[in-house]
Formats: sequence, C-alpha cells, structure tokens
Amino acid sequence: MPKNPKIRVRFAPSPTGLFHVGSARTTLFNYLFAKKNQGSFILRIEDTDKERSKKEFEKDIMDGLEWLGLQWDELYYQSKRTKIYEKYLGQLLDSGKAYKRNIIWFKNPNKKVVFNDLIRGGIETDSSVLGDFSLAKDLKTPLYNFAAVIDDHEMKITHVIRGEDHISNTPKQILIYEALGWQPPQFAHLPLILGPDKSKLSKRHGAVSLTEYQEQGYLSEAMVNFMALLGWNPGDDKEIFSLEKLIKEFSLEKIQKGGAIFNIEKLDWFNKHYIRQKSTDELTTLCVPYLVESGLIKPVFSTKQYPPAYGGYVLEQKYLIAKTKEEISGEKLKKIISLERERIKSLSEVGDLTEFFFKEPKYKASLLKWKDMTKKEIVESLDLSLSILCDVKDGNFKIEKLKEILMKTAEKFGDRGKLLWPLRVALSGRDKSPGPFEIAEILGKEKTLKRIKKAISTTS
RNA sequence: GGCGCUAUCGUCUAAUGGUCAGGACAACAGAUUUUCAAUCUGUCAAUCCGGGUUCGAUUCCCGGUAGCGCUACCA
Repeated sequence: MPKNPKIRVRFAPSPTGLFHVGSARTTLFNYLFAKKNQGSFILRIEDTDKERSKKEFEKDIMDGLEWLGLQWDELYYQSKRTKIYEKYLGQLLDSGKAYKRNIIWFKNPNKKVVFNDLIRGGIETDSSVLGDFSLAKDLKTPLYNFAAVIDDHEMKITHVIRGEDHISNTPKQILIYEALGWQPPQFAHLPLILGPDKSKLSKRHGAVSLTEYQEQGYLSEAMVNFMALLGWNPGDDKEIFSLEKLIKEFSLEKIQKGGAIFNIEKLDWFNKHYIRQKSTDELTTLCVPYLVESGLIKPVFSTKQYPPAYGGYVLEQKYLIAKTKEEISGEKLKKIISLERERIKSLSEVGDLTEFFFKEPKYKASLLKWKDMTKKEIVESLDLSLSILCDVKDGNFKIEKLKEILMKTAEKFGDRGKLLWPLRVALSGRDKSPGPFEIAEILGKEKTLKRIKKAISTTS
C-alpha cells in the first residue's frame, strides 16, 4: 500500500427509481470530499437487479448530476462486469468460504467485526447474529453486498461514503474483504435526510426526486447549498456557499451524526436568494419555459433569409402573447421578470404571478375599493386616473414620468391609496401586485386606458 | 423481537469542563409602502431524564427513555 494513496470515492446508485434528494446529497458529499482532496469521483451504476433497473432512471440520475454540476471522473456498470464477479465467486467457493444451497452463500466465521467510522467512531458488531448471508443468485448474478465489495476493491476506492442505512451492511462487507484477503476501505456513514415525522424521507412525504424540485423551479445553486447544510456546517455562521466554496471548506469531521429534517422553508429561502442573484437576462431565460408552460406566451420560429455571405438562413425565435397573438419583445419580457424577481420563491410561480400582463384580469368589483371608499368615490378616482393618463403622450408612458404626475395628484387626496389602489387593481386585478406605474409602463397606454375604463364600467 | 445508530430553540445548527447557550429559517410585533414582496428593528424559543466524576457539566462516564435505521434470492 502506498503511503498516501490517491483519494478515490464513488457514488453507486441503482437505477431503480428517480434520483432521490437523499442520494443527491450523498453524491454531493462524495464529490466534495474527492475534490477537496484532489481525488477522483467515480460513478458506478449498480444495475445487477435486471428486473428493476431501467435506462430511464439511469438517465434521470445522470441528468441530475449534470444539473447539480457534479461531474464524475470515471463511469462503470456492474452489468458489464459479470466476469470479474464470477472469478471471485469461484475463488470463494474453491476455498470453502462460500457454498451453494440454491444460491451462493457466504459462510459466516462468526466473529466480532470492528470498524472505525469516520463520522461516528468505532462500531462493533458480533457477526454471529447475521448468520450466513447471500452473495449471489448464481455465478453470473451477484447480489449487492458481494458486488459492492469486489468493485470497491477493484476500483481502488479509498473511502466509502454512504447513507447511515448501510451501517448494518458494513460488517458483512468487511467479512467478505477479509475472506478475500483484502484491506477494506475507510467508511463514513452519513446521517439520513428525514421527513417532518422524522422517518427516512420518502414519497409519502411529498416530492423526493431531484427532478421534481428542478421542475418546480428550484435553482441548482439553491439545491446544492441547501443539501450541503443539511448535516454539515462550516463551523461558523456562513450559510451561503457556491459549489466551489463548499469544496474549499468541506471536511468530513464537520458532518453531523443525527438525521436532519428536510425543511422546505429553508430551501425556499436559499432559492429566493439565488433568484435575486441572477442577472435579468439569465432569470428571464430561466422563466420563459414556465411562461410557455402556463400558456401565457407561445414560441414561434421563423427562418430569416440573409445573403449567403452572412450565413444564408437563420432560425429566429420570437414569442407571442398567447391570448392576443401579439408579439412580445425580449425587452418587455425582461421588464416583467425583473419586476417580479423579489416575489418569486420558485420559478414555477412565475406564470401565476405575471398572468395579468398577458391577459385582461378578472376580478370582483369590490376589490377596487380602498378602505371605506364608496362606489362613487371609486369611480371618481378611476376617472381621474383615466383623464391624467389620457394626456400622457405615448413616448412618456414610462415609470418615472407616470409616477411623477400620478403621485402629485395622489398627494392631494391625503391618503394616496384612494388614487393608487383602485388604479393598481384595475390594471392587475389583484390585491397583491407590483405598483401601478410599473404595470402601466409595461402594458402601454392603450391597454392601460382600456383596463381603467373597464374598471369604471364594472363599478358603475 | 434482535442488532446498530442518534439525541441543543418548531427546523437546520454553533459552542465549551466555567458563555447572558450564539447564528440562520420559520413565527410574531413594529418601521417603511397604495397592496404584496423586499428592506430595517425588535420579540418569542433549546441543552431528553436519572445517577456519577468534578469546585463547576450541555460537554466526560454509566443507566434509562425516546426516535430512527437494518433485519431480502433489492440496493
């Protein structure tokens, strides 16, 4: 054994389901540990269960890793390594350390097995309580505990970092290492991610696959940051960590022993934080698919012809407002997104939040009422807004200008809400929204006036 | 049941043989705002229980208790 063997860790999922956030966090910790120590991070697909393993799940796992930014250095499939397992199975059988009785069993030497867990310290088990255990269904069909040992050894894995639910497999695996005359790797068992009832996070608690969180509009940065702090901390009060910073600060010693409840509110907080960090361009690009999905806008493709010297044809993409079929410019989309940026918890909310920019809102007439205004006062207020805005030239329909002139009038009411609330509701149809000036600019003069008139007619 | 692991605010956690047991999220209140959001200020809130060791334990030891995990010809 070299004195300082290069650190090698692995993430070994079985592709029998969507990529679970618990697995994702295990992967993250493996990756961080590897990168922190200039080691290798190996992805090993444990697809020995032919019935349950599916290519689609394998793809889901790989897509998830890519999304999180956890690039693997080497990739293996257990299904392609049967010859290797067969060889060692033969060896164990020949030496009498395994035997067949329908399937291949490991002959338990019944002894005390002790190992030093890097997170928990010494763990001792009396292996006689385990009995003989299964290694393989036959020479060509290895089972988990056996295949994992062979691969970890063959792949020169130095540290096995996995979930706490594997603690009870460890003594079995150590016995196999010993039977083969091999040195076991170091083990580190991570605390589990728990649901609100403190049991292992599972489907009955809600979304558990990484893909679901991605679809709901959680940012990869938020997910990474959140998962890292679930069971690990840097030892000080810092909470915001990019993947790079995590690599720098990570250490196994700072990992918690007890399980951690998956706290969606904290995730939301991280997500809000990272959403606010995004440039308007990036955020708009991220949000557009959600607007399309909500049926608010529609992408259209057209080919534009250029002289051959300029490349001939170019595919152009534009967006139409679904309801009116008007084209909406990228600039306008960006304005809408940046207006809602502070309000978005996850990207999937963007459709609901911005709906009124793309179609006339429906709302109860009573919503137009500010405090104890009478119908007459509401109509007067809206009439006033209407006449002020009528006089604004198209070119002046900008936030600053609108704010300047409307505020002047609003002040005269003493209570600004008497002018601004009915106006804002007329434009947005909502009790909560950005301000009327911002909305008016994006809507433009024509639509703004139309909505005010409609509000007046529904009130009177 | 057996074996194993774990135990600090509601949640994620910090700390140490001596601290007013710290921070963050959430909650609540106030300021600000036409509303919401954001922002700022503040409030509430924890060492599972019982023994020991010690001048002193949340921390070390023992015993309970509770929770969780595993207990497959799944991984």
